[in-house]
Amino acid sequence: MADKNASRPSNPNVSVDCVVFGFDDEQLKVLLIEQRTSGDFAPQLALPGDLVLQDENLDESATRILKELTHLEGIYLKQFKAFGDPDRVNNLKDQEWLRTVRENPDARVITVAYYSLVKMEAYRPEAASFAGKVIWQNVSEIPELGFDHNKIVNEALARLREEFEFKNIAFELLPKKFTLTMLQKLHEIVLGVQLDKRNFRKKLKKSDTLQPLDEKQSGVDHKPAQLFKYTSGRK
Amino acid sequence: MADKNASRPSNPNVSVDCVVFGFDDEQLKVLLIEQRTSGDFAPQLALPGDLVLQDENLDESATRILKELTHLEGIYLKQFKAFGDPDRVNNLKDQEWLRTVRENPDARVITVAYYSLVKMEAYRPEAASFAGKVIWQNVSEIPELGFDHNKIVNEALARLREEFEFKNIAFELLPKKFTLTMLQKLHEIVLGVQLDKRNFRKKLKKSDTLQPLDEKQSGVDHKPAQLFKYTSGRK
DNA sequence: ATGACTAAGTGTACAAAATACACTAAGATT
DNA sequence: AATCTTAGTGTATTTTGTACACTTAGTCAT
Repeated sequence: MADKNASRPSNPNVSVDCVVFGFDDEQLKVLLIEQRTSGDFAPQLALPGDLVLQDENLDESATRILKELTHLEGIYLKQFKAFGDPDRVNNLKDQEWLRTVRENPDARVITVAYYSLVKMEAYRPEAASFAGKVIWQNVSEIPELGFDHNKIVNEALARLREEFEFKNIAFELLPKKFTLTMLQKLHEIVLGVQLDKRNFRKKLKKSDTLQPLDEKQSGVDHKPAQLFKYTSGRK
Repeated sequence: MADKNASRPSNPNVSVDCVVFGFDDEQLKVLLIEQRTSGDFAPQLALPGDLVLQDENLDESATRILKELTHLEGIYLKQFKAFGDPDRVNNLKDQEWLRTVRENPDARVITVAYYSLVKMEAYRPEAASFAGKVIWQNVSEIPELGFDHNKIVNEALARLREEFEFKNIAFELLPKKFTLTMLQKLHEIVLGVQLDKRNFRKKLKKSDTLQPLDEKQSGVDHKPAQLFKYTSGRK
């Protein structure tokens, strides 16, 4: 039957998966959810993702799904790649999981992947009732994930780094208010290098993308830093 | 009925569309095909694209479809974005065309877009029997295309320019052998600027991405230029 | 064969950007 | 008042980018 259909157009399931990177002044993490099948399989970890609905566009879908699964909202998600290997769902556990939650478990699943970057403290995810739990996993210690999600995470990470190296600025991917030290730390974490404080700031000044706020850092036991926001421009 | 399905998972058609840019030492063009419906509509232009088959991955699909529609082969196609607005097929002519050639004309169509850049002389497209004809259209004079293909072309062009500006090198998107002047011309066409010959070459030298061949340009009525290829590395 | 034509190929001086580097300032805590 | 902690700032050097003009190798016409 697979053979008979091989040269026919597919009517695949289409899903979105979200790679949400979080940083906490120390490490870069990824948001994962625990999947429990109705069968006997041990729970496994995977990216938050689900099928696209009939009347929503892809961006809306990503936003909705992330919210439904983790209660995270107000996060800018950037589409970065579609993954569509015919056998990207290729083990029993994954198939069982699809059977548990999806309509056409036998059709292939093409997924459109999004990534984002958030400050962990500002976004405390909670698992949806049906989604096991939600965890922040260190990017350097990611276990085997369901589907092809390890591949998706790796490509997202590569894209994130490119974004930082070339555009040189974290742009949409940050909370509203931040200090320059936080911003620098973030670049260091993402790029995996040490940066010079003065040079980093010099570059920021010229790039003209930051605006100082009338507000200072609070709750620290030392000289409070100036808070900044991005100058509007991008969506 | 659309309402009833609004919050159901969609089983969309999934297609790929190819934005093939061509350059001819003068202008940047895009490869378009003419679509004829079985109805009374005038033919319209669109990107070469079609539905993904059951057992092929997205890259394979793009390669196959481009070949089927235009007989172009051996071209590196780079996936750059999925387009999935629910109403991206939103006029009668497009719907009629889908009805003519597709299985599930009423389902939405999510498309995965690819782009490429080729030297026009090296690739002479011929229309498939069922595909009206194939034309190279100047990018500065693109008429209204079917579906959301104008949007797709614009985003592809933006991506192409980014690629040239940041990576600074045309990489996979070129024929095997070329002269430095050709390469420079290409950069000038894509970026829409004039470049200095000596500076351009100096940069190339440092970037270390080119290898001189044992071969010189032929068929010109002046001093023949050295031919180069890219040093392997990328796929 | 000579001269004229055409694009190839090459170097240097100047400007701009990136890097390396260390001390003073402001607030909090005792 | 003294101490602790992170914020905040400038200059000298190196690297990279830019502006600019002449000589060379081949073809074509006489």
